Amino acid sequence: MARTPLREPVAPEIGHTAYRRLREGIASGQFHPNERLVEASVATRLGVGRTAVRAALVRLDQEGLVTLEPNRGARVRLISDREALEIEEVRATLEAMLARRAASRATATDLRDLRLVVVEMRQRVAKNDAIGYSDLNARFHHRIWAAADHAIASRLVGSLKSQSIRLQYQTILRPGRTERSLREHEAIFEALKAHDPELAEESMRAHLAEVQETLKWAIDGLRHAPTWLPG
Amino acid sequence: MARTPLREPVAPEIGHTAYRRLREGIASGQFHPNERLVEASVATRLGVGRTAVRAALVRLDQEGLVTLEPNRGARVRLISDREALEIEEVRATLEAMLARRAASRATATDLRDLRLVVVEMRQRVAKNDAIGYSDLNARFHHRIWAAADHAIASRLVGSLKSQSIRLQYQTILRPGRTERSLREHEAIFEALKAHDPELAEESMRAHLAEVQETLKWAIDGLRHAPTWLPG
DNA sequence: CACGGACAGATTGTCGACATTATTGAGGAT
DNA sequence: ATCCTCAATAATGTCGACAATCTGTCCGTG
Repeated sequence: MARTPLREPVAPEIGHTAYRRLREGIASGQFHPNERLVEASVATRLGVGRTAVRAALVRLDQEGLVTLEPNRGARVRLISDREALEIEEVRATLEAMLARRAASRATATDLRDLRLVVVEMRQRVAKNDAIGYSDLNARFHHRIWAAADHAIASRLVGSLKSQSIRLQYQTILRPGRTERSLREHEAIFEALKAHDPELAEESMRAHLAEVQETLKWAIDGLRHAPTWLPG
Repeated sequence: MARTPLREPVAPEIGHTAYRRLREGIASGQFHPNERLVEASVATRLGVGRTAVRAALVRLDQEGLVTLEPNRGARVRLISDREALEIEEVRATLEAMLARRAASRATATDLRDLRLVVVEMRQRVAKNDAIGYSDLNARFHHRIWAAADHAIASRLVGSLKSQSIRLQYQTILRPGRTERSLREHEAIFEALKAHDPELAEESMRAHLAEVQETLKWAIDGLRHAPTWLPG
C-alpha cells in the first residue's frame, strides 16, 4: 500500500502567503502574545490585502494560534502554562501511539535515516550545539510519524507542536538536558530497530514525560523572569 | 480551581451562521461527499453573502470537513475508510486518556448526571430507540470530557467526532450493538464511580475497540450497498 | 480519426467602499 | 470627585465589482 504523504504534494491553499507569514511572525515572536492584530495594519505590514489577512486569521484561530472575537478583532493567543502542559500531555499520548505503530511498520530506509539522525545528534551534543540538536530532534520525531503512516495523528501532533512554540527555546536551555535527551532518543531508536511496539511506546512515553518535566521547569523559570509583558 | 468550560460562554465567532449551517448541512447529508461547493450557490442557498461562505469554507477546510484547492474551489471532503478508522483510533487513544483523568476528578455532580444518562440509556434500549440512544451516547461521552477538565483534548476529540459523522448513523444499525454498548457504558460508569483511573481507561479503551469493530462492519456494509454515488 | 490550440463560460481571488459595532474621551449632572 | 451620557473615532463585518484562473467545447490540422 502506498504510504500517505504527511503533506499533500500540491496544496498551496488560499490566502497562503498571508497565512504563512503571519504564522511565521507569531512563531518567531515578531508578534507578541496578546498583541492585537489589526487587519489593516497587518495587511500593509505584510503587503497583502485585508481579505487575505482575514482568511489567515480565521485559519489561525481554528488552529489555536490566535483568538478571534466577533467585532473585537484578533489577538495573538497567549498559551497559558496550563494549556502548554495539556498540549504536551496530548502530544505524549499521540506520539506514544505513533511510536508503537512505527515499531511495526518501520522500513529499512526509515531505520537508516533515524540512525543517521541519532549519529548526528551525538556530534551536536559533543559540540554543545543545542540549536542544531533541536532541529535534529524535530527531524527524529518527524521521521517516526512518517514511519507510523498515520495521517490523522501526524497532522494533529504537528498542529499541537506549532502551538507551543513559545516555550520551545526555553526547554533546550536546561543544563544537562540534551545529554539525557540523547539517551532517550537512542532508546527509542533501539526499540524501533527491534520492531518492539511495546518497548517503543514505553520509551517514547518516558521520553515525553521527561520533556514534560523540563517544560514545567521552563515555566517556573519564565514565571520569575518573563521575556515579555502584557500590554 | 475553576473548571474550564468546554465551549467559551461568549464566542459566536465570525461567519458563524454560514459556518454552522454549512456544517449542519454536511453532517446531515444535504451536501453529499465530493459535491462541489460553489460559493455563490451556497451563499444564495443559505441566504448569506459570499464572504461569509468563504470564511466558513476556510474554517471547515482547517477542520477537515471540506477540501479547499486554490482556484478550484471547495468540495465536501470524502473521508476515506482508512481515514475513518484512523480517526476512530485517535479518538480511542484520547478518550482513554480523558477517562483516566475523569476517574480522578469526577465530582458528585458529574457522577449523578452520568448515572442519569445510563438509566435513560437502559430505557431507550428497552424501547429499541436507537436514535435516542445515540443522543444519550453523545451526552455520556461529553459529560466525561467535562469531568476530565482537559480543554485541549476535548476540543480535538470533538473535532474528530464531527469528521466521521458520515458513518455515525450506520454503526448504530448493527443488530445487538446497543445492548452491548449499554453494558460497556455501564462498566465505564462503574469505574468512574469507583475513582479507578486504570479501570476507567481500560473500559473506555475496550468500549472504543468495539466501536472500531462496528465501524469496520459498517464500512464493509456500505462497500456493497453505497447510499450515494460520486458525481 | 486523433490530437492540440483557442475561445467562451463559469468560478475563484482580490480589492475598495460602506454599514455596523465597540471603544474612548469629554462634558455635565449629582 | 464620581458616575453617567453621548458623541467621535477606530476597527470590524458585509457587499458588490473586477481581474485572474480554470474547465469544457469547438474547430482546424496532421
